[in-house]
Amino acid sequence: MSDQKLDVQQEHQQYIEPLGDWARSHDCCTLTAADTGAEVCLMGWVQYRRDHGGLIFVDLRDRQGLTQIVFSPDVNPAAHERAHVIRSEYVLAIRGTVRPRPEGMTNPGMKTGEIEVYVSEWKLLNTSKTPAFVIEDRTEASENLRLQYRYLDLRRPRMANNFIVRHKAAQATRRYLDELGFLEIETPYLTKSTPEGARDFLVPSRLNQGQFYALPQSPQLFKQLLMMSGMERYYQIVRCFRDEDMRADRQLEFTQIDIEMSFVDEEQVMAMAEGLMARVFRDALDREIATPFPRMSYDDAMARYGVDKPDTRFGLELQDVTHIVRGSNFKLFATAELVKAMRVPGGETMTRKEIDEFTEFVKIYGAQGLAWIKIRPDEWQSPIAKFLSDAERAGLKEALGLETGDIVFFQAGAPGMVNAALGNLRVRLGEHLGLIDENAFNFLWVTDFPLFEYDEEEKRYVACHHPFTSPKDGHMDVMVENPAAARARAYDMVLNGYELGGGSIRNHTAEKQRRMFAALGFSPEEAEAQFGFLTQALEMGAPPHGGIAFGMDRLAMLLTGSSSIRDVIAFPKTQKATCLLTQAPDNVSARQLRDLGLRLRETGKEAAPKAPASTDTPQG
RNA sequence: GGAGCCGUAGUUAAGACGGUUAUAACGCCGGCCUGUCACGCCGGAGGCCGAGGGUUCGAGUCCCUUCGGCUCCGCCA
Repeated sequence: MSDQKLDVQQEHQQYIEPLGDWARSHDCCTLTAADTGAEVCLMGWVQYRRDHGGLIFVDLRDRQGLTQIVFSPDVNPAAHERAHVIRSEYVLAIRGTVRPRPEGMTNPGMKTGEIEVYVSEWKLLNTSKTPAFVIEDRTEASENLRLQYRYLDLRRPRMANNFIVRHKAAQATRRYLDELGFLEIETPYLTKSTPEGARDFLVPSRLNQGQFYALPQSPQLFKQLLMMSGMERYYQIVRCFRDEDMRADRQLEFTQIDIEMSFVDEEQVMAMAEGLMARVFRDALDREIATPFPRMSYDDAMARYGVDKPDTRFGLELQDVTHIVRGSNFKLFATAELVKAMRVPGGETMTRKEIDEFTEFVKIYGAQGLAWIKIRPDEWQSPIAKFLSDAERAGLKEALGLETGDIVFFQAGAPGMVNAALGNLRVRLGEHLGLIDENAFNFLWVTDFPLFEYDEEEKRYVACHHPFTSPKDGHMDVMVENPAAARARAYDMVLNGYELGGGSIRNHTAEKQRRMFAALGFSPEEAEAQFGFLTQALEMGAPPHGGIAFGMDRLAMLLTGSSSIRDVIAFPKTQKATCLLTQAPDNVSARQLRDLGLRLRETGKEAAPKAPASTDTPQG
């Protein structure tokens, strides 16, 4: 019964002792045979207890690792006797002697496996209820439980290591940028809501009732203002906030390495960024990264990979075959705006079931279906083979370099859908077929981004990067005549298919910036009201400047091989934007609302305080 | 706003064809054990089958609703 368990743990509380003047001499991962004979003091948590009645072995865990400690009646009978109460996750302080393990008793699987510490005296610093799940890497508790008992989850070595690596990456960043003369400067969290971009988090103002601050989506405007302030080189490892739906690699609040430089062009920013990555990978993972990184234009990326953040760890490139099938008897191909193909070498052995799965997969992106051709020695096996003329077959074979044993997938329709469907199918196939080297870090710059993209909802062009990005030389005029063709002085750093960072050279004259606002459909009055402080600053000696920002969480995720940024954020939120540990967000008192001049709209469901998830849920 | 997967002892899962008392492993509790290391052996406790409603003589199982976790589309300058 759970009552029994509770009783045991409660009964053991009488043995808890204060720390007194004890101090740790080592952590639980450093002792070796070279320390034989040393008197040491260790403190940590009980990972495993192996009570033999006579001898008691305990694996003591701290942030760094494990050390086996031994309670023996031969060393201190009283200390040994007391040790029978020890349970999982109890917190111990021990003093003892380092001894080499007896012949044949070493544990090569353990960093400290050649030694053990014989306990001469020990203190129980705290007891522990039986944890909701065992603290170890190999048993995965559900994410639900892990988030509810996050402090237990973070004790797992894998998680602890994630934060060690993340810390090293952050420290490497600070060292590198400091050496290059960057100043770490803080910017406001309570700031002004601006149009464009993500949904803002708003904070009501008590002293200015009816008005709101916005939490920054990024410190973009402030870092540019710091350039206008003559700071020349700025950086900040800074929290950003965007009230949008979450994904495995997106949280409401996330951390950017935010950087801005004066008197530079793209080349200097990119070289600085490559050096930063090289330093981070060296200091955090002891890995050397080759620089400079390869580059690819946005148009090339979309043409060859269907996405603007290609994973270049494997092939399976896309090809435009529209011109080959233009006159086809297959009506869909003949009339589609874009027809693209992806050749999968050796894919002829795919089963109908697999193909059906991929067909379902591309429907997510709006595809109606998925055409395919298996290249067999004797024939082309395909639902669409009968529509293809000899000339079309020859054209496809030549263009795609088809060989016996291949399968080719086709997607036809609107370019956005075709690229999304095939581009994402490509990644899925890369995983499915095991084409991805999990050990590789493939960096890539994507350049020459469009300045604008058309927003179907708003029926107007919006900035692809952000409204402060400078058009490429000569594109100021293109911008007006043909907005879709204008290109920006923007660049994204891509790593293994993730957008790791992005930046641009900014407009540094007020005139250019005003033309940009006009192109985005702002009236001069609107531009003045929203961004007047910026254009005014640009009129007072703004230097040429540009910068970049990296997703710190994504960087840490990739450095640690994690599959979600939640594994590198200490206290993340769920997909429904709640914190299972603290139960945030929660209702507030009528008094708090009154102070802010706010009244809640009637919603039908009464705002009652949330019940705790269970009696075990920590409160206060 | 939408699609998919998942909720069963503390945990991870099995049970799905509607039919005795809902299984297993690990964990937990008690006992034995001086060389274990995910110790071993013996014994034991532990369940609102996420919640609510319905169909039925009978629901973990079928139907409806709802809550929660995850993945994805839309969204994310």
